[in-house]
Order: sequence, then C-alpha cells, then structure tokens
Amino acid sequence: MAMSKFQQIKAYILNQIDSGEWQEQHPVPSENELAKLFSVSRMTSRRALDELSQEGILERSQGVATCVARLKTQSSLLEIKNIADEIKARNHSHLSRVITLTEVIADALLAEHFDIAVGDVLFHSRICHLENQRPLQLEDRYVNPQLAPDYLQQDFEAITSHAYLCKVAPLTQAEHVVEAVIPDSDIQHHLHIPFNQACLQIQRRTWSSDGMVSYAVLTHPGHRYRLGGNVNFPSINTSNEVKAQ
Amino acid sequence: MAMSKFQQIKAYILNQIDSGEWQEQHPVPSENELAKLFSVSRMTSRRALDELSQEGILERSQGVATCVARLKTQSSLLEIKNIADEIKARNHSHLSRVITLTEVIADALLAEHFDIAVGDVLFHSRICHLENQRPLQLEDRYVNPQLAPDYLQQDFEAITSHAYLCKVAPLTQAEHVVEAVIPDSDIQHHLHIPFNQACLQIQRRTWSSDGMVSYAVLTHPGHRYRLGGNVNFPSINTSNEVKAQ
DNA sequence: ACCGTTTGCTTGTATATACAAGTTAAGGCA
DNA sequence: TGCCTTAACTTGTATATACAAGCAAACGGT
Repeated sequence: MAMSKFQQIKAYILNQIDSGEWQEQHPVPSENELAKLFSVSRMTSRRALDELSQEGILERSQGVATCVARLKTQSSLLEIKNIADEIKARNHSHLSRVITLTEVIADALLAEHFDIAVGDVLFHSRICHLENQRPLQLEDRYVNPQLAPDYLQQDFEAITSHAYLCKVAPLTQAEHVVEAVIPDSDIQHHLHIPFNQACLQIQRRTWSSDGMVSYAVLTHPGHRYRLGGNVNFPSINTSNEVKAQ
Repeated sequence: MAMSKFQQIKAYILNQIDSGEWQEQHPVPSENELAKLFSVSRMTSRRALDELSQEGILERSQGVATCVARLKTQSSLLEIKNIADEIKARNHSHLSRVITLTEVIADALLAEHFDIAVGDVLFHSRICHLENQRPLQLEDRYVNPQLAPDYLQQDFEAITSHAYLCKVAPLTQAEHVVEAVIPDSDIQHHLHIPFNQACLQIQRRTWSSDGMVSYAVLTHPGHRYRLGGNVNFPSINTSNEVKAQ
C-alpha cells in the first residue's frame, strides 16, 4: 500500500475513534507521544493531527491537548445526494437495510408529484440507512418505471438506490423541500426514536434529461441529524485586521 | 497586527485574486518563488499554499504548478436572508413584534459560538414576525456589541434587525444549520402552536470583515413554513464506487 | 521525423531544531 | 489558607535540509 507515515498515523487515530476506543472529547496522544510511538519526527505526527483537525475529526487547543471532536453530523445542503458518501466521509460504517421493494399504484398525491394519472404504476423502495449500526435516515423512494425498468431487481444493500439511478438515468436537476415533522409510528419504529420526536424531512424530486426520475422522502431523527450549509459572499475575506476580542 | 508570516502570504494571494489580478486557473508563484519574495523558508510559503488549497481557493498538482481554482457555482439554496422580504414577496402583510431587547451575559454555549469568554456582554433581541397577523417566525438574535454598539436603541418594528445589521456591519459570510426540534413552551406560546408541534429551526451565524456579527435562532412552525430550493447539477456525480465492506 | 533520455522545474514527504505562546498543576511564600 | 511564581507540559510558528515523485521541455541518437 505504501501509505506515507502521516497517513498511517491518521489511519491509526481514525481506527481508535471508529472502534469506539476513543470517545468524543477523549484526548488523543500529544504530538511528541505520537512521534515516539511511530518513530517519526514531531512535524510528521503534527501533520496527522493538523489534517484531522482540519477535517473536523479532532479539536486542538493550544497549551492543552488535542481531543476527539464532538461529532456534528453535518451535511452541506448541496450534498444531499448520497447518504452513504456522507457517512463514509465521516469514516463511519454504512449499512442499507431494504425494508420494502415493490410496485405501487399512484395515489392522488404521487400522481400530482409525477404528473401522471392516478392508478398508474410506480416502483417503491423503503430503505433504512444506518451509521455505525444506528438508523440515520429512512428513505422512501418512488421511481418512474419507464426510466429505471430494472429497479426492483437491484440489490440496494450493495449499491445505493441513488447510485443506481445516477447510473441508469443521469440526473440533471433536483428539487428539495425541507420541513420539520413528527413522523408516523411506522417510521418512528424504523428510526428507533421515541414518541413525539421531531424529525427533519427532506422531500427530493429528481429529473434526468428524459423526465422526472424519482420522488424521495428522506426522514432523519431530529436530534442526531443536522442539515447545514455555508454561504460565502462574493468579496473574499482578506481578514487582515483584528478579531474584536 | 502581528500576523504570522504564512498568514501574510495567504493574505497577499487572496488579495491578488480578489483584485482580479489573478483570474481562475492563473498559476500562482511556486513555493520557492514565494519563499524568496517574502524572505521565508519554503516550508512557510508551502503552508500558505497548502491551506489555501485546502480551503478550495487554489488547486495544486504535483510536478506542475499551483493555480487559482475555478469558482464553484454557488447555491441559490439557502436564501434565508430576510423574512420580511419573503412575506412581502407573497403579498402578505408583515409585522414585527419586539418581545425582548436587552443585554445578556454570555453563557457557555454563546461564548463558544462567539468565541468569547463566559460572562462577556452580548446584545439580545427576541422578535416575533407575523404574516397576516399570524406568527411565522420567532427570531432570537445575539449580537456582538463591538460591531453594533447602538443595537439596543433601534426600533425593530420599523426596520428589521437583519436590515440594520447589514447597514452597520456588511456581512461577508454566513453559516446555517437547519434542524427539527420541539421548542420550549415559551416559544410555543409566541408562535401560537399546540403542544408537541414540530418546528423547523435555523441557526444562523453571520460575519462581517471585522469578525462575527450575530448568532440567530429562527424558529418556524413546522406545519406552515417550508424551506425549499433547487439545485442544478452541472457535472454529474460519478459516484461509481461500490462499497465493499 | 521519431523516440528515448536527460535535465530542470514543480509539488510531496520527512527530519532535526529552535523558540513562542498558552494552560495547568505543583511548589513556596506570606 | 490564599496568592503568586515557576516548572512542565501542550500546541503554534519558523527554519534549513534532504530526498522522492511527477511532469514537461530540451536534447540527442537513430
């Protein structure tokens, strides 16, 4: 593999965190300790810590220590594409559990969303996405059978439905609606949440060049999932002066 | 003052980009050139380039050069600037009702958000925004007194706090976090919502060139307010990766 | 003209060293 | 006890040096 030394140290640290050995706020070894442990110079161990802190995995504070950061489960709004990528980016394990995968008949609401007739056939999948064995998202997806005829034959525990759809019907546009809801008891059960827990729900409609591909309702436990975003304003922050402390 | 050397180099580069001197894809001086220019070691100039590339300002490619990155297409997604504009855009009446306008002492949470000490003074306003006489948003805003010393003397039923802050401390950056919550009884009361109604809550932090300006918590009744947006996908996320775990 | 090698740039990794700056806890004096 | 100094850590900045790895253009022989 020929991983460079600082990458080995990063991998080691991520491993400790991932395995639960080091919990949130747990102090990691200091630069000097890591340098000794791995027989490298301090600058090398430092680089590992620096990059991990940059990535939001660790938090450093001068004069004190470097600790495992509180995980914020944040995602930028622009990247609501793939929950699997998001989880993997946090170096956590991702599992998809297929709950339902079948044909359904469009009711009035679905017919309106897809702009089809009531009674037309759609594909439907209900998949629960788990991060480190804990439910993070319940994905209810309705798919246009014309654009993905083999949808029901896929193994969505091996490839995400999103990835599959991107393959067979490259998306050109998406629309999101975000709202706060208290989900029905069925969803509560799948997400392992208590009664009356608020949830963040994203309704996502996607189009390819050939028309609307899918309508997905993504429900997240409100207390764990955060949907964040940064907006930068045109003028670049030169940030030369002060910080008003 | 007393900016460290690598920060001076970063500022110099950002300046060149901001002034239009260096356009997209324009190569910036090499590590060695910068080192000579600023009379620093290569490791120091390198750090400036490294951080800027990490921040997405520059793109580096081994063996070739470091160039100004292509600007990313901005999201039109979170246009959460001004609830008053939004209501007026729907041709409805907008009213602000000031509930609280006072000094507060920073607790641990606020201190962390503002990066100040616990016990420092902040300004606080709680304002309820009504659409057609019905509550649509409860705005809890904490303001840096250094950047808006006259905040408490304003009449926020005549001008929105957002508009005032934009005037006295033009914003350069903002960060949003959206989540679903069940608010406390006080907020429930102000928003006229029943017990255990889910709400969409936006936490918004804004910066001007002189530092962080304000931290606002905007709470909306879940059943009425929706946060929507369109995202266009210029280049398609290949996302071919099958996860073999 | 074609093709491989060399040369000279670039960025990437790694080390040893030095001092500055921030925090905490132990120690000592009043 | 209470307060202050100091010592012993931590992270942050900066330097000089070395070699590895990637790329491209100049060079040279066929």
